[in-house]
Amino acid sequence: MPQETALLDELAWRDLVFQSTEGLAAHLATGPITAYCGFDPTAPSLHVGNLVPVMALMHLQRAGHRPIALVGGGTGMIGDPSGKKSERSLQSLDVIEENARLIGAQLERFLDFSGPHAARMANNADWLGPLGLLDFLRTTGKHFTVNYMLAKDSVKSRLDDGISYTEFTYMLLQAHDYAELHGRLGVTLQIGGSDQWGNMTAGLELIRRTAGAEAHVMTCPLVTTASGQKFGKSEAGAVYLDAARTTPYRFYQFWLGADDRDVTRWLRYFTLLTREEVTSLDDATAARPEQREAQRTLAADVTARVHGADVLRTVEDISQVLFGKGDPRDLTAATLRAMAGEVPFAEIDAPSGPEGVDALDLVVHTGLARSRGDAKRLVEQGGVSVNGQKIAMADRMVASEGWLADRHLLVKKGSRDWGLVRVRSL
RNA sequence: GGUGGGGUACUCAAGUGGCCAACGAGAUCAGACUGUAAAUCUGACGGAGCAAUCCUUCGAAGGUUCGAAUCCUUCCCCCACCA
Repeated sequence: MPQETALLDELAWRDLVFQSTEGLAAHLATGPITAYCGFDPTAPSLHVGNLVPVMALMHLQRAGHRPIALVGGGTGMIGDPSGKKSERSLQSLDVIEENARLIGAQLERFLDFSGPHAARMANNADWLGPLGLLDFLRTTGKHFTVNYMLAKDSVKSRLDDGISYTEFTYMLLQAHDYAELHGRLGVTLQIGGSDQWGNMTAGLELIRRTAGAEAHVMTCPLVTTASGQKFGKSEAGAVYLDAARTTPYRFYQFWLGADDRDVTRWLRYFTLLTREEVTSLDDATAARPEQREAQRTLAADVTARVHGADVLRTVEDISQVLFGKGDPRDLTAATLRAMAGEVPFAEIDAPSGPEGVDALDLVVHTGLARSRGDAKRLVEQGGVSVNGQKIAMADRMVASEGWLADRHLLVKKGSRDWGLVRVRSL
């Protein structure tokens, strides 16, 4: 099988292609091409949903093409209406700049910046910033009719509720980006999420008109979950790549908790495992679902890529301790201290002795409950354990002889939320 | 500018003087069952509180009333049609 067909075949098998322009296969066959994908700095961190097009770039690079990760320092100042039901408020320039820096650093971890098909980073603030309005209107703007722009979904769907001139213009900026990258770096393929199709094809239009050249676009599907929830949301909110926003432990647990029905798709989306490996994990899920081998592999693979092998080892160990069969009283002080960085941790003051500490305080201080009233409801419903023992309202004081090594207490809310408390001597 | 409709808790959505912290649904959380899965059933679900009870909310501000999400006044915002 020729290599370029192999790439598309691989992407198709992974379900990474939602839509693409005709003739993409033939174009890939012309030799190494340069492809880009843009990410607007709307948040200080990428989240797991952003990973899909990133993986597509990785596959492209592995197949011998050159990927460019573009940070939208300029477009982020405008706001993409695609997929948005209402106008967004503008973010301040320093926030955008800081976000762009953080997101750029995250993207760099996925691509290889050395060798013959080295990846590169770009920021559209570099050319959109100095671009003058009159210049823009005479060059890019002149190539688009309002009629064409109104026909785009991103605009059409907002005609009732309203869309500002600013957001209306967004697609032209993205088109401008593509044309700019086409001219500067010979980019001939843009990758993006499926909601980007309209903006991306506007770029094709511009390149055709200004350079008379052929270019392509490809969109990735929106990741869905079998149970209809929004992908990438956990109880605690979005799952971010930034360890300060989503601890590596939570990140790992997010993948480990994948629905059986989702796990095979997610393995194909988010790992580089081969077909044979994925098939064998599918078999494992069918034969021994309770072992969760596919989920374990998925979680380990993605966590290692995002947070590194050492961090993966730590969170695997912690998961083993928390969900294994072991008795919490056997945990060493060192293990507990390592855990403190990954699960919600608090230090409280309490006297040693028979009266001990109030389980309600443990739940509140670790943030597992909002207030004592909330904590009480949880305890009444049987949702709280301390050091492996279920707690009742009437019997909720934990005397100091029941504490774990080095004055720690391990709190569990529900079936999988943990917190750790260390008592300071009073 | 005119006319009509509308703004209720995380979301959708009832409620048109007291029985309203506000029907119902979804989301969320907990329990049972399980496999750290799903489905199902049960419970919780404005805030503070071990409880009594207190505090804040129905676009905003005033007012009427013993009492207002519900009535009146002004203002703000959204939608539809007309100009």
